[in-house]
Amino acid sequence: MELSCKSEYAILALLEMATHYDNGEPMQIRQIAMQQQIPDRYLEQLLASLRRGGIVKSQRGSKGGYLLAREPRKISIFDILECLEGLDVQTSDQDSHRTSLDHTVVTEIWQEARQAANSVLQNYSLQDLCEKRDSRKQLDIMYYI
Amino acid sequence: MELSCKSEYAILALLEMATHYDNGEPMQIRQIAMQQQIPDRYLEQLLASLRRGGIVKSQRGSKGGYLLAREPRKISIFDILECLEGLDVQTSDQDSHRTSLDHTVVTEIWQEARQAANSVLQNYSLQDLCEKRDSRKQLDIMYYI
DNA sequence: AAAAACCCCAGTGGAGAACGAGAGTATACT
DNA sequence: AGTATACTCTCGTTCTCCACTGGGGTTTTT
Repeated sequence: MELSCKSEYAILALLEMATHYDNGEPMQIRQIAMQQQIPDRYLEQLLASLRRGGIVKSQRGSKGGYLLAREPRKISIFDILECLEGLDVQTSDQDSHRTSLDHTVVTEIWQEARQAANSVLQNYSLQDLCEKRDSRKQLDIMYYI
Repeated sequence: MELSCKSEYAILALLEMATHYDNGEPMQIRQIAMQQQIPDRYLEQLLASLRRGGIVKSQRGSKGGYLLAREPRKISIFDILECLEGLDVQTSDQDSHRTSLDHTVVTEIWQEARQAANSVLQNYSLQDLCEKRDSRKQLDIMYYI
C-alpha cells in the first residue's frame, strides 16, 4: 500500500531521463543521481533491474550511460513497478485445502483492490507525468508574478 | 501493495465473529484463533487494536470475549485496514521546497492509485464477504455431488 | 594505455513485522 | 467471598527485508 523508496527513486530517475529523451544522448548515473538526490550506488542497481526488465537500454564505456528503451509515452508507471517489485512468487495452491474458504475470499477481494490501483497506474505514462509537472510549473510562475 | 499477515489475520478473525454475530454471545480469543489457525497471543494484540479503533467491543472476565461493535454490514474492509495499518504520519510539507516538483507529481499519482484501491475496499463489508463465502460453499457442494 | 562509464555480487545496519511471556485486572459462577 | 476464567498492558525476542555501501570486474572511448 505504500510507495517504497525504491520505486520512487526509479520513477524520478526515469522522469529525468524522459525529460532529456529528445536529445538522444545517454545519461550517466551520477548525473541523474545528483539531479534527483538519489544515492548513486543504489540507483545503479535499480537501473540494472530496469534494464533487465526492458525499460531502459545501457551503453557501456566512456560517454556511455542509460537511455529509455522506448518513448516516454509507451512506458507506464505500472510497467516500472512491475519490473521492480518483482514477480510475486505465490505459494499458490498448496494451501488451497486449508481453512481456506475464508482465506480465498479475502485474497480475492485483495486482488480486486490491487487491480483497481494497477489500472490507474497503467493509464499514466512517463510522458503524462512530465506534462503534468510542466503545467504545474507554469502555474507556479504565474502565481509568482 | 501487499496484504500483510497482520491484516489478513484480523480480517479472518472478524469474519469468524461476523459468522456468529447473530447469537449475541462474545467469542473468546482461543476459539477464534483455533478456528482460523492464528497464533493466539498475537491475535490478542490485534483485537486490542481493533477495540481501540472501535471495530469490536470486549467483555472482560469469565464468559467474556469479543463482539463486533456494530453489524457486519456496517464494517468495511477499509475500516479494518485503516485501524491496523495506522495513521500515515506524513512528513507533509517540510520537503515541499525540494527537487520536489517531480516528487509532488509522483506522490499525487500514487494517492490516486491508492484511492482507487481504497474505494474498492470501502465497498466490501464483512457481511459481503460472508455471503460471498457461503455462496462459494454451496457451489463446492454442488460440484461434489 | 588510461580514463570513464557500466556490471556483478556480497555484505551491513536499522526498522518493522510476527510473534512470546508475564504480571495485572475485571467478571461470573459457586 | 473465593476461585477460575478471560481480557489488558507492556516489554522483549527473533526474523526478514529494505536501503545502502564496497570491492572487485568489463567494455568503450580518447
